[in-house]
Amino acid sequence: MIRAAYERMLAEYGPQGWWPADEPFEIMVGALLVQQTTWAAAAMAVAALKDQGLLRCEALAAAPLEVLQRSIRPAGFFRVKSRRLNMLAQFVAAAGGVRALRERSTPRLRSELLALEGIGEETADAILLYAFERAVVVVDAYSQRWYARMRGTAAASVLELRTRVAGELAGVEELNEWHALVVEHSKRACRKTPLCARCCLNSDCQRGRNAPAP
DNA sequence: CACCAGGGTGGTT
DNA sequence: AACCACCATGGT
Repeated sequence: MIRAAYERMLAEYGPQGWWPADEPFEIMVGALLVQQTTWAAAAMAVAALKDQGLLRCEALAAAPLEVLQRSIRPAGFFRVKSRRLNMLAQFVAAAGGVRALRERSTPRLRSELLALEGIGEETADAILLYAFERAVVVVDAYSQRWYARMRGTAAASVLELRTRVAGELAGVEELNEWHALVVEHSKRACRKTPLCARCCLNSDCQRGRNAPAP
């Protein structure tokens, strides 16, 4: 069921090619900045940081909050995000850089990321998947609605959805595309009506893509 | 004008 | 465990 919908989204939208960045640390920074904002806004903030030479963890860790805030303002929440970026960079620098982090086990890395302020489950898993290429299922609010609508039931728990996805999709490549495709699909689907004509890609759904909206 | 975007945190019931 | 206000800018 999940795999069928995945294949359909892939056929319809094409490979998304996440994450758009030059290096892992840039992905970590972007993952924090994109929280509760658009990628377009986050990308501007990332580019501004890059222009200032702040995409190296030592530089970012030492940068004054005011400098960071000026760069990341378009991404919103610039006061909290500047502090959190600073701490994230301090963590990476203290660990000996991304190269050293890459040696860590996925469970350890995950718990260390979760211990940082401003990094919850979704951001931690996104970093693990996209920056460290670990086969992790990234569950967000979109995918929970996506799954609920597909089955026509109430929202599933994060754990259940994670288990389901892991049972039907495998490997970094597919899990990478799955999360990206769900986000892309959600941009096109109507959020206001629980089941409109474009919310469900499952062929079994009574209100399929070509059905009239309720 | 209202609503929301590739969330997280802290507080209240 | 489920809800809430808050964080803040920019686009529709």
